[in-house]
Amino acid sequence: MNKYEICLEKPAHFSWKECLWFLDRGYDDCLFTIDGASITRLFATEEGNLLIRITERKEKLVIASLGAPFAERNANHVASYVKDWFDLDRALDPFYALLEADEKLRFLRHEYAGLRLIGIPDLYEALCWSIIGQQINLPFAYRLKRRMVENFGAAVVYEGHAYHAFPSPAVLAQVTITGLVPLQFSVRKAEYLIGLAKLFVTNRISRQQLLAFADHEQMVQDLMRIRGVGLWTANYALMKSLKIMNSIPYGDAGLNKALFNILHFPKAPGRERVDEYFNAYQDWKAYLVFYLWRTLSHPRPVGAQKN
DNA sequence: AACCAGGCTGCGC
DNA sequence: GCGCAGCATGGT
Repeated sequence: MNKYEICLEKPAHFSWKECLWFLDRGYDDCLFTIDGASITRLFATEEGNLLIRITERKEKLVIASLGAPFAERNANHVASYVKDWFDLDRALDPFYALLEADEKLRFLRHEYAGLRLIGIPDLYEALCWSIIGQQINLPFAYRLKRRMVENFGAAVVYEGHAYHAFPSPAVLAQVTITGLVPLQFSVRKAEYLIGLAKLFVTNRISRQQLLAFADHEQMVQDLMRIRGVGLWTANYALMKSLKIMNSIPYGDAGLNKALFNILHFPKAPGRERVDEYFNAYQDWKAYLVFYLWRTLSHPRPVGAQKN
């Protein structure tokens, strides 16, 4: 049977529109293309490149292969990736109940109803991205990522448009500092990224190994042994990749800004101050962070350029 | 034109 | 254990 499509059931409290809006909120992400109500991205699999397009069809999300039909193994991989990416398997009711009880944040539930915690399912990619984004503004971070991806990742051209996949640790482990510096990475960041790739190549870090830890605090400690990974990065990766619901990227500039805007926190609140508020959101802390980030993006002015 | 960006390391105390 | 310079460059 030739299978060109995979169908996933949409869960309750899910809005494709909200999720796409977040992904298309004004930054130049090189790993997918959004066109109206569909999103297209490339997977580099062991059997070769796989270009897929996800659209909404009634109560389902449809993942279509734009090349050959899905091999069974690819179908499974892509389906679980997409579920993970858009956090489809989570029932949001408890989170919405918590928001409803919070007078100051209740609006999040209504403004962004159906928004899911958009993830970065690949742990390696998530860690790279968080290292790239350290201490620089997001437009520049996306540019650095694009340069890395275009230089070292797989690419295919489909209907005149190029699609890219994030390079594997094996490829990046071979890159040298002098290979990254011309792309405007700092020497320090280049060291972090190459070192990280080597840790993945030698299997010193893996999602499975992290999940074996009993609690979130131990995962953070384990990740922080990696050079270039501090408290912020560890929590960011746990939140975006492993969907550890109690992870909070303490000190995050965006989180701080949102807490200042909405709750009138100090501009740089300490960890204790943040914990104090987030305490009520046990098991949904990462979701709250994500929804707070969402408040920082606003609709693009009509006619604004988008690349 | 400073000052901050979805921070971290390494050093000095 | 705590504070601080340095990192590289773009936005505002």
